[in-house]
Amino acid sequence: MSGKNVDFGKMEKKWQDKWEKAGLFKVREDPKKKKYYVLEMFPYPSASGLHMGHIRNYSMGDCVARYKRMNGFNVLYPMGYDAFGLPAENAAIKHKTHPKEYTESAIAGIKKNQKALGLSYDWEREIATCYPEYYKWNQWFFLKALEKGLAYKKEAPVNWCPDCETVLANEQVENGKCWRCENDVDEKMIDQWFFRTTKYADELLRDLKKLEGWPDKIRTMQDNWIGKSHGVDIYFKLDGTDEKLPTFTTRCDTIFSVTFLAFAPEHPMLDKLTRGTGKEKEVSDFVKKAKKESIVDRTNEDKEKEGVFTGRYAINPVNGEKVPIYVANFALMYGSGIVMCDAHDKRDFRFAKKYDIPLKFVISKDGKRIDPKDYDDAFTDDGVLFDSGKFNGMKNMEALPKISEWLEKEGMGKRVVNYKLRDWGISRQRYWGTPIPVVYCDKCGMQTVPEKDLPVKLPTDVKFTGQGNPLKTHKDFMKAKCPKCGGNAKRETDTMDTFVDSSWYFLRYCDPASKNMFNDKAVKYWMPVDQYIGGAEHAVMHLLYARFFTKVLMDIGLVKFGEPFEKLFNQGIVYKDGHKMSKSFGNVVTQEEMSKKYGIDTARMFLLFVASPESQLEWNDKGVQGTYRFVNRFYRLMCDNEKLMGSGEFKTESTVDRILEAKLSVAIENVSRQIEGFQFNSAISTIMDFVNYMQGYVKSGNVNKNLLGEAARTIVKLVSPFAPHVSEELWEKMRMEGLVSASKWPTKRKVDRKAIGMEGVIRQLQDDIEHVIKLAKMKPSRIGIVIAPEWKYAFVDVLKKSMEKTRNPGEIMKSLMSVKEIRPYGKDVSKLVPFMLKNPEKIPQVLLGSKEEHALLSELSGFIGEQFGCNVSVEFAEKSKSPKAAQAMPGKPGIEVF
RNA sequence: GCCCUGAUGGCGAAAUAGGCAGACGCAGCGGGCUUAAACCCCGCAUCUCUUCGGAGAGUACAGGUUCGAAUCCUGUUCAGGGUACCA
Repeated sequence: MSGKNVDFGKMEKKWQDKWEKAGLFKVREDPKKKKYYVLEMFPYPSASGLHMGHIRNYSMGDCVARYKRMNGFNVLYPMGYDAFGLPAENAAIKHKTHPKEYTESAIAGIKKNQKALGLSYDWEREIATCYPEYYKWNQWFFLKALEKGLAYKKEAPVNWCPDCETVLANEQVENGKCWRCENDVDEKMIDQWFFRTTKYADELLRDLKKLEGWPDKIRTMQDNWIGKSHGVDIYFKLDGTDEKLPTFTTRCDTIFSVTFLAFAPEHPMLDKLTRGTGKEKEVSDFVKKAKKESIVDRTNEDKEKEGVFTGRYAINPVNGEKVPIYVANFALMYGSGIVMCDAHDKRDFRFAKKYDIPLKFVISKDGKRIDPKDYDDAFTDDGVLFDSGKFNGMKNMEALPKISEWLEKEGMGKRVVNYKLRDWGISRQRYWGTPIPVVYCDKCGMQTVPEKDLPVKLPTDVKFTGQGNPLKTHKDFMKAKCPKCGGNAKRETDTMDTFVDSSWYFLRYCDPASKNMFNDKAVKYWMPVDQYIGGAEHAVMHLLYARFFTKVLMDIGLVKFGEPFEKLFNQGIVYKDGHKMSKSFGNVVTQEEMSKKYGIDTARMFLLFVASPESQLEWNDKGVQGTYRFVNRFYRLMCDNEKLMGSGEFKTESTVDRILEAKLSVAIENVSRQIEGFQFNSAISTIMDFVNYMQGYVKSGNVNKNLLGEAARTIVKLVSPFAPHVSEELWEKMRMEGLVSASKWPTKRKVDRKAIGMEGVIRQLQDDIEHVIKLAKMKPSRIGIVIAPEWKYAFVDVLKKSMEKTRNPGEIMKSLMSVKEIRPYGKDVSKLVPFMLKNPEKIPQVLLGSKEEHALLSELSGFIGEQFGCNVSVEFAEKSKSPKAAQAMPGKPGIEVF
């Protein structure tokens, strides 16, 4: 076999053209065919093009799409671009280009790469979110949401850089400083648009249970993100007034131990609270400082907790105790924004120690009184209550529901359900996004843009100074007519979060030219997405927003399903040198590099082979060699090999043929199952293993041409979802009609398990013979093999027979123990029987020391002899006359060489 | 901090459902082919000890459940993702 590597570049273009000419991947709704919608998360078009992470993602989707297509499904497999967003705007400022130009050239670059990958997309369905035909429907949806009360405006904080006079994204703030000018970033409250996701909190939570095709971890993360908790708003009274201070807690069992309250720095009541206490300045200074810290820092258990006394007190309703009110950095605007604090929480405890606030316990292990003075840290275990009025002596977790009931009955509080989930702020004070379709009239106030005037187009002739939102200085854009009075109005300059774009794009693919948001008929046929594939970094936000959109659309009556993605797969991230592969780390391995060196099939196959799809992948340049070698070897083995061209009906007669056929059946079964289960790495291992075996079989000389032909055609089909170009080339070389991509996936067939067992026996025997030859230090002229019955054989034999009669382990044990070979192994047998009963398929088909083995080896003696170039005789005997063979170890045949 | 995930040879990893740990590859070693090298082909390969028959240990660490644990449970350490304006 020649060692020359194949030029894959040529065949890639050739087959991509043929696929396109045949229109193989274009799809239409066909009610007669079963549909399958496979979708990869669409990429953000970045100028750095595609790297190995993308290729990994698309190789998976393409593999599934091709597999399903070959299995007779009508497969929708589209591609598009998430084209709005911050990086395009940053690039525009930095390189003095326009975000549109940047984005379009990035899309062109990526598309070129994707085409070169040979992905089986229906390119006629391509979309990009930055065009009015697409974003018009973001605006339309916004108006619908507004109509339904699902969109609203409220004040919310943004990061404000006073020097750049610009709102900064969280990403652009580094340690409280602006990334560009490195000046301090302020928090500024401005009016912003929100979607009322909280209205769907319960539904989003409830339907998670239905998403059985989603990884558990994603469901758990979403569950926690929504964060439903049952608790009580306890009405502390502001001392000296009748004002109620609702403090939300899930731990009302500790109500009797409260010694202070903590307000969130963001709490709207703070100004009023401190007025006239002389603490105004101290508090407002602290609030300013606290707001600058990130939430992560503020809630970090190990970081120093800080706060100041507000000068006011509150009255605990259960015991009338007067407790001081603090403002503290660890209190967040979650629930009511007021936290009741006690010695049973670590943060509270440490805070109190620091500021000399008294503490008391109400829970101990056994209900005996304990004192915080004797403790260095909070007591957070469950236990028994004391000093808690009528609840003394109860276990705290049992008392909890009773206390909340009591609080509500006495009017001291109200049981409430709380969610961590917040409404979705969609306003961005930026240019490169969907304009929010409202205007502000001096007379009539805020007015929505009428549906007929949509889309509100994003102007392209804008100037980027790096300061502020360029829309604000665009006179023509700003000038608008009030739809109500016809007078002058100003346009809203906020644009939408790009997550709005990606929340419904999967509907648009069903008919990208639709005159509506989407085509009902097409959506009815294709949706929901059967298999969604994308990075785990989108576990919560994108996936939750897309679910929210779907639910809103269902409530409006536009779709008939509540969940967009039937099955979800989260692939792991590709790393290199300890970082995520990305341009900013300078560790990108590009597609061009790979395909130039190895060809695109190798690149695709390697990315699927090298790690399990869900685990993160540490890039290593060396590993790809192995896959490259395999693709070459595979190609050469199949190519122009007359032995593999048998096209007639095959008959398997000899044992070696039986084994090859059985291995082929196993390969079909395994590869199919592994693709369905997203175990692409194992599927490729299976293929490699089989090809290795096949190569050995071809070399052994004595081949069954028709069987080999069948095996070759089958394995080319199995390889085609992974390495489509090479497979097409081989399909043609094998003189097969049509395209392998359009062929039918091999059908599963019954596996000859016994033949599989034989293979193991043969391999073991060959090893053993080699060992003996080595020991004997001679070239044998004859090999004698002696098989002695062994207890395990007897065990299986008797077990099989008695299992036909009974399933009772006791009875089976009895018949086993009556056999003298088995009796000494009673302990092992008693363990094995229940296992074998539970897993009958695991009972060995061929066991060393069995009559089957004897028969098999007799049959194969010629074949084995050929391997060693001498005669082989096989004998089955209780005790061999040959002294050497008599020494045979249990479970191993005795071998003699002459 | 909180939520989620992961940790298996020199390396990437595999192991349906708790049942022979290390399949399939990389790097390495030995041999063949070759004037030579590359390519290719055939072997060997978890570690430690060994009288070369084999014996013992072993899936991040410490425990537990089980006849049996990489797999289930508890705790610890380390690493990664998300944390609401990166997408």
